[in-house]
Amino acid sequence: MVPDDDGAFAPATEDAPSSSGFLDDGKNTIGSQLASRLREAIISGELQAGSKINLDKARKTFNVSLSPLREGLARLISDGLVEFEDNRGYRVSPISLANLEEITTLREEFEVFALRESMRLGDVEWEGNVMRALHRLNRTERDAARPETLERWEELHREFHLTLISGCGKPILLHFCRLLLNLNDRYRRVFLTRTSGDRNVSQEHSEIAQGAVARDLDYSCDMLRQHIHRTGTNLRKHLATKGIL
Amino acid sequence: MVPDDDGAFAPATEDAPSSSGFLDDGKNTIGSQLASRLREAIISGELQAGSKINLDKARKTFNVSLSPLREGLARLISDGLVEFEDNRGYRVSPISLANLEEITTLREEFEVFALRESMRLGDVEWEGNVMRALHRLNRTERDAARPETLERWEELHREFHLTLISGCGKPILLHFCRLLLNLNDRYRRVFLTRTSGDRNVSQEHSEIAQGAVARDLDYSCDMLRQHIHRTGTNLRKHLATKGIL
DNA sequence: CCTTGACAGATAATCGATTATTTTGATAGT
DNA sequence: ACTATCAAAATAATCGATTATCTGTCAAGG
Repeated sequence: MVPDDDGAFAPATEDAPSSSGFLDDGKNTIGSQLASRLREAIISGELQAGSKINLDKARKTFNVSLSPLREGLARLISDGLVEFEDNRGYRVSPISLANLEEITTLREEFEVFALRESMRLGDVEWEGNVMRALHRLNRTERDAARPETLERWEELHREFHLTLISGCGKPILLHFCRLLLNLNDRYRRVFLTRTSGDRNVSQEHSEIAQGAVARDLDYSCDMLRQHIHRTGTNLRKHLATKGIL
Repeated sequence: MVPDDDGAFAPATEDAPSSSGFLDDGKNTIGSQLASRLREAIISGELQAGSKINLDKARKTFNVSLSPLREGLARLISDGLVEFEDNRGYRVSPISLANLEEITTLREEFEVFALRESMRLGDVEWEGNVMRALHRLNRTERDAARPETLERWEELHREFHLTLISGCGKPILLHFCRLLLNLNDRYRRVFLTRTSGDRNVSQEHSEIAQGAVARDLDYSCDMLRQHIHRTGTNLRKHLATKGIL
C-alpha cells in the first residue's frame, strides 16, 4: 500500500528531469500528448488568446480523431487556458488587463502564503530542492536572440517558483499556484522577451531563496511579494504599449 | 436552481434568480447533464469517495455512450471531485483528514480574502443579493428526517456563501472558492446531517451578512473565519467518530 | 516456495460515421 | 432599405465498433 496519496489535485507528475528518464514519463495517451502540445502552443502565444478553436481544423492539424482532441482540450480547461461553451466549442482564454491584474494579485496573496507555509513546514530536502532550482535557474542564460534559451529559462523559472512553495504540504494550494503561474507565464512569454533594465532578477530570486532556507519568514515573503508585483507592473506596461485594451 | 460552474473562469455569468428562469438554463448537451448528475452523486455521497468509476458500468447505468461520459467526467476533474490517470481511468477523489484540513484552511484564507474584497468593491446590488441570499437561507428549515430539506438547505447555503463573495470582481478567485465550497460540501453532506448543538448557524450567517453590508471589514471577516473554522472542527470530529483514517 | 513470462479477460483509448445544433446567406414581405 | 424566415453549410456532439493497454492467473523454471 502506498503511504499516502495526495488527495485531490495530485502533483500532475511533471516532466522528468531530462537526465535520468528511465521511469516512463507519462504522456502515454494521445489525449495527454495533445494537452501538452496545446498547452505549449497557448502559453507561447502560437495560438492567439481569445481565438476560436475549430475542432475540424485542429483535428487535421494534429492528425488525430475528435475524442483525444476533446480530451486534451478538457485538460486545458482545468488549467484555465481554454474556455468552453455547450454547442459552441472551445476558445483560447482571452487576455486582458483585468485578468493580468487579478493573476498578479492572487499570486501575491497565495504564492506568498504558500511560501510562508513551506518555510514553516518544509524539511531539509525541500531546502535542497530550492537551492538546486535556484542554481540551475541562475546558471541559465536568457538571450532574447535565441528563442530556445528563452524557453529553457521559462521552464526553469517556473520550476524555481514551484519548488519554492513545494514544501507547504498543501496539494490543492499548489494546484492553484501552478495554475496561476501558467496563466502568468503566458503574459510573460508573449509580452516580455527581455527583463526590464532596472531589475536584477537573478538577485531577486537569490534573495528569496536564501531567505527561505534561512527561514526568515517576513523577509523572504516580502521579497517574493515585491518580485511578483514588479513583474506584474512591467507586464502591465508592455501590455499598454502594445496596445491591448 | 443554481446553474453549475461555467467551465473555465468565465467572468461570473450572473446566476439567474431562480424565479424568472425563462432563459434556457444550459444543461443542453448530454455531457453537461451527466456532469451535473455525477456531481450531485459525488457530493451527496452516493458515489463513494475513492471508489473507481468503471466506464462500462457507468455507461450502462446512465444509458449513454463513452464520449459524453468522458466529457462529463472531465468537468468533474476541474471541480476536484474526480481524479484521472492515463490508461487507468477515473476515480472519485478520496477524502481524508488532511484533505479536509487543507480545504478548511484554504477557505479561511481565500474566502475571507474574497469577502474583504467584496466589501471593498461591492456595489448596492451586491448588498441586495447578500441580504436576499441570507433571508432565503434563514427561512429554510433543515430537518434531518427529510432529506429533501437538507438538499435544499445545502443549495441555499452554498448560494449564500458564494453571493457573499460575489462582489469581489475576481473571477479566478471566485472559481477557486466555488471549488473549495464543492469539496467542503461533500464532507458536510456525508458526515453532518444536523448542526452541532452549541451553534446557532443562522445567527452566524446573519452576523456575517449584516457586517458585510455595513462594510465592517474586520468584524465580518472575523466572523466568517470563525464560521468556517467551526464547521471544520465539527467535521473533523465526525470524521474521527465514524472512523475515517 | 518464489520469481518470471505468457495468456486471457477486463478495461480504457481511439476511430470513422452519424446525428444534432448553430451559423450563414439568400429570399420574401413590409 | 430593413427585418424576419427558412434552407444550406459549417460545426459540434454522439454513437457503435475497433484497437491498445492493463491486470490477474497460472504454469514453467529457478
